[in-house]
Amino acid sequence: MKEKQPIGVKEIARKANVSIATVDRVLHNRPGVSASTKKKIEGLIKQYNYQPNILARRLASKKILRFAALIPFTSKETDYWLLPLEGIEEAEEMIKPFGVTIEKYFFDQNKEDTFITQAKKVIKSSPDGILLAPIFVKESEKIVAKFDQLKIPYVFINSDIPDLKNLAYCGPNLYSNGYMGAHLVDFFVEDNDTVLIINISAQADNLYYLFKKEEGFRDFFEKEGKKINIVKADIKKTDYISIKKELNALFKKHPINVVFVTNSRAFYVARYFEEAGIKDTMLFGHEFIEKNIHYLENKTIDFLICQKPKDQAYQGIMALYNSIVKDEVVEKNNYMSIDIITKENYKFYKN
Amino acid sequence: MKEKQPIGVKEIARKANVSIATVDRVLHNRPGVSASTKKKIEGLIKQYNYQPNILARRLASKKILRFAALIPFTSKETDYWLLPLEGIEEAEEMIKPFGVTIEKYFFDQNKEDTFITQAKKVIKSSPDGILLAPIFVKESEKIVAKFDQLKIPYVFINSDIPDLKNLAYCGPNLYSNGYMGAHLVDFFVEDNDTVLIINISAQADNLYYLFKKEEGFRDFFEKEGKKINIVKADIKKTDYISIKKELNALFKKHPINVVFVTNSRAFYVARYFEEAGIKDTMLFGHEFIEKNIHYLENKTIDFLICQKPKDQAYQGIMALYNSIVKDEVVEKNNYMSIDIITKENYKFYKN
DNA sequence: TAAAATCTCGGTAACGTACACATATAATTT
DNA sequence: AAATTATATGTGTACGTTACCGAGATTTTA
Repeated sequence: MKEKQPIGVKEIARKANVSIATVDRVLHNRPGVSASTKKKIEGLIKQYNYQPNILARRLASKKILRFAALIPFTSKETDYWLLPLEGIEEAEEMIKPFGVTIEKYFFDQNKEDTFITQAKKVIKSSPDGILLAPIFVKESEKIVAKFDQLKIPYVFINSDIPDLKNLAYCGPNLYSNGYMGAHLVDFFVEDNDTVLIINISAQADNLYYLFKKEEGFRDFFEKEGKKINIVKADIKKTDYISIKKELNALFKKHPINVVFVTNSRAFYVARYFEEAGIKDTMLFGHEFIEKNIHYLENKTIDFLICQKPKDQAYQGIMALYNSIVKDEVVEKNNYMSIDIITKENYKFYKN
Repeated sequence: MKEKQPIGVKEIARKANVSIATVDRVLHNRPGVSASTKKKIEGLIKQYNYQPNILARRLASKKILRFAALIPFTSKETDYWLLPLEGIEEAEEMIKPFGVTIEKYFFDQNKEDTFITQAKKVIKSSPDGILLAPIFVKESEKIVAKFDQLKIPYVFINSDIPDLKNLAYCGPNLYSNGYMGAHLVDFFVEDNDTVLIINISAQADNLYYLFKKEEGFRDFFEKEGKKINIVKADIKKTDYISIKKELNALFKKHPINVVFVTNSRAFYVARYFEEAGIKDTMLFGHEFIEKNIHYLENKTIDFLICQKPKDQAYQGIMALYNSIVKDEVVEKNNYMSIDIITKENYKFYKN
């Protein structure tokens, strides 16, 4: 098939013996076109595979699109959320020439009410599309119901709530993430070794997500029929002193060979390892953040499993863009790659 | 600082008491502007941080940009080059609305003369930018000299030739890649174990690149002071029968614990493992291609190291775009992330 | 010193689409 | 039948930039 040069509204109009305004009407299916001419024009559009020129389209429609992003702010505890923010800004840079702006709203990932407050601000600004991290399950469900009602498309990043009408989800498949982690751990354990799984999170909702990871982790060993001892600890006080106390107790009680931390807080455990002089226990963590990298470099942390936090946000914004601006159908579930980071490849890692 | 709404040529012109045509002249530093007004306008442009509207720019300049891509075609031996091709097409999709087209030229990665022939075609088409995989070092140097002369910007993917005037390189850092591979292998070997490194390539030039990987690999163990035996084999006949023969000899001669294949041909070794009933030897390979994945799935291959072949091409094209269309300064060396692929995470891997 | 050449610069028609407004025809009401 | 309303279609301008054409002003040439 010949790659004909793209055809425009003008040409379509000429072929249909109508004005470009009429063609424009059917393109945006606005009223005011008779059924017959509408059909004729639609036929032409199909036949010549008319592709609107996005350049001209965005240029002509002076209306600028506004997206809103609703994510946690970067806390002192972990700078994880810096990365999604970067992804948002990168995407913004990309689509700015198309007349899209992104307003950012931040909340405290340990306080539900800040989420609600900020979400209300988002609604008040009535954006054309929303990107959010539904950290708090119940609250998020309530908020997106409002989005549905206002017919504002929204995409989730970081964690998913199933069965909602979100345009897309860009983030990890938590179960697979845990399963993968187990596979990695499996290379280094023998029968009857002890693996300690640690969920460090102050937030009950957050724990819900971590449990999914844990489930994947456990299922691997179940399926493989390997007999290892899994010890599990949920640490809900996220300051170092508390964590240290718990770890002390755990290490006294169990002969631990491997520690698997389910979120970005592995650096706390690494610090403990250093202070306690623990050397032979392998440490697995998650997320490519500065504090973890530090311990990866000095070999206290052996592996980090990472899921492109930056890319999640980038792709989330692009999903909004592709759907709203380009009118494309977007994939609902965009699972990020599950990346294994070591001392040797972290320098090249792109979040 | 306030995010002022973007300012346009018209506004600049008004402020400078000149016409937009004059502003346009200094923007593209075309002749016909007096030194004084030129200076004045340049001042305004800086002061107001004028950012041209790419939409309008590309729309108004009816001239469409043409890029050329020069890569190997997908051979029966390995479908590796399908991935860069996909990356090119994805990038094309992205920048098509900006009036950019990409013509693809394919050559046989085992035949220098096909490279030359196709490169000449590229030159004849006088594109505005070129993406190429400089598989053949000498020939590539000759060709890009011609590009330099014609002032056509070009970027390398897949492998780099240092000290040339390429706009950018998007691809692996081969040395680090090997170093990383060694680190991964290191987790599974003990002192006095034997590691077999295999370079499978018919092409001398190609071998040159593989040697860099090998160098990184060896350096890791040297630096770590671990005493393992490294056996090396360069296999230049790339059909299975020949490879099998060589492997037979190697396995008879050495007590091999780990096999490390330096390029995408690990599936050949995997096939040999299956046929020879070898189970306890670990197998490391490179590249996320179908044939390798097959053996990854059935656990004959343990790890694949991968460097985003698709993304290399995507980013390569985008580098051309950013430089030529957006007039941005682009990073010269874009090293891809070094990804570790296992049976559990390959399903989520994005090339 | 007139004519020619050059050097600055302004005016303006595109590019493909969106949309407000105008117009023409048909259907309905008074 | 005239007036009103609804329906169908066309006209024209704008979006921000490019690039061509040509007008004055200035300098060079004969």
